[in-house]
Amino acid sequence: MGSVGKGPWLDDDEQKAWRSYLLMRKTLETHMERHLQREFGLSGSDFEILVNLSEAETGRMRAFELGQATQWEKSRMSHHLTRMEKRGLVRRESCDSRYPEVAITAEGRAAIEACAPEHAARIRKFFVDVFGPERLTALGEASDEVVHTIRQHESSDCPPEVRGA
Amino acid sequence: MGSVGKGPWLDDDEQKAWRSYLLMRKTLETHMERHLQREFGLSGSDFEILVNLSEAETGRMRAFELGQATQWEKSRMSHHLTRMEKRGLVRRESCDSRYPEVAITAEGRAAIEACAPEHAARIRKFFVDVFGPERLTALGEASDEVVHTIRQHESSDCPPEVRGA
DNA sequence: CCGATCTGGTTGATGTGTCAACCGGGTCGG
DNA sequence: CCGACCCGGTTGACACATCAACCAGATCGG
Repeated sequence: MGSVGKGPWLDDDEQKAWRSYLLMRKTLETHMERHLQREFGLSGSDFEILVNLSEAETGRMRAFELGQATQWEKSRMSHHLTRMEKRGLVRRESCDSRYPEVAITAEGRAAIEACAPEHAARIRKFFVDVFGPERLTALGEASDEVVHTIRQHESSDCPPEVRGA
Repeated sequence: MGSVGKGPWLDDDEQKAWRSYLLMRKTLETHMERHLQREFGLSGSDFEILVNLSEAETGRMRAFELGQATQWEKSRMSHHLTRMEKRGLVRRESCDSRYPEVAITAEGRAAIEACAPEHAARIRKFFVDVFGPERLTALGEASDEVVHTIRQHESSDCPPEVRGA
């Protein structure tokens, strides 16, 4: 309807861009996830964990670090590590009593090394190359700004908690 | 490692942009979804369905049309409509024998009208305004291209199916 | 020393998504 | 007319994510 700041509404162009973005997001995610699953039996979540572990010098990290890296809820992490452990991709090791570390297994490393090249090739083909360098850079920057804006917003009325008293 | 087209690998800039995108995607989605859920008791999925129904002239659509609009799997649609029906947001109506239509209820319409303005305002604040008009347009275009590229790829080796016999 | 609170982590219940199998009516080739 | 299959839709089993509750060690005020 109106144009500038008046109502909250998006004008047609804005709406169109937003919906295009939503569609890309879904299409890309579905495509990538299905590829990983069908060809290699890994979910996107599995992949995310394995990437992080395999990039660590030691092949082991605390669950907490993984949480920071992936931005997952701690309970999601715990549940998923349990499932991955059951499948032999990962191992929980209680090194210093509490705070167990999680280590990638040989099997886990084999799995990710098997799928990483094809996965990267797909990112290139369907995302990097389609955007091209300029738009890709612009997107990266804008993405960082969006994340920053949201974090700023959330830290400004969430952490105080209900300190209304 | 290598740079141009050789291996499938992404160079540092590309990797950085990709990861920024992934982080934005997750941050934005989480933020929007939580807002809807906490303030209005609607999931992102609920919202998507209700938007589509409320935009239809008649307030009713075939499940199939909803599927096209949302790009959901048919089983997901069926399950979710069942859940929404149970909550009174939506109603399945068998008009002409088979192929029942789904209609938005008064309650459903009230729900979406209640949350739409704030939802739109958030999209504006955290996405549209942060990108700004030029980058937003560029993203919209690139998104369409990505979707097109993926669809092209999928229609070129999927529909034939296992017609090997 | 004792309790309060914080923090990293686990657990169980529940809601949601996905896959594969199935159903019922059309349509088409024989 | 009959079977094959195509298609929109449903179902059930299972994988997964989220939430709230809980646990154990640490830290700190009294």
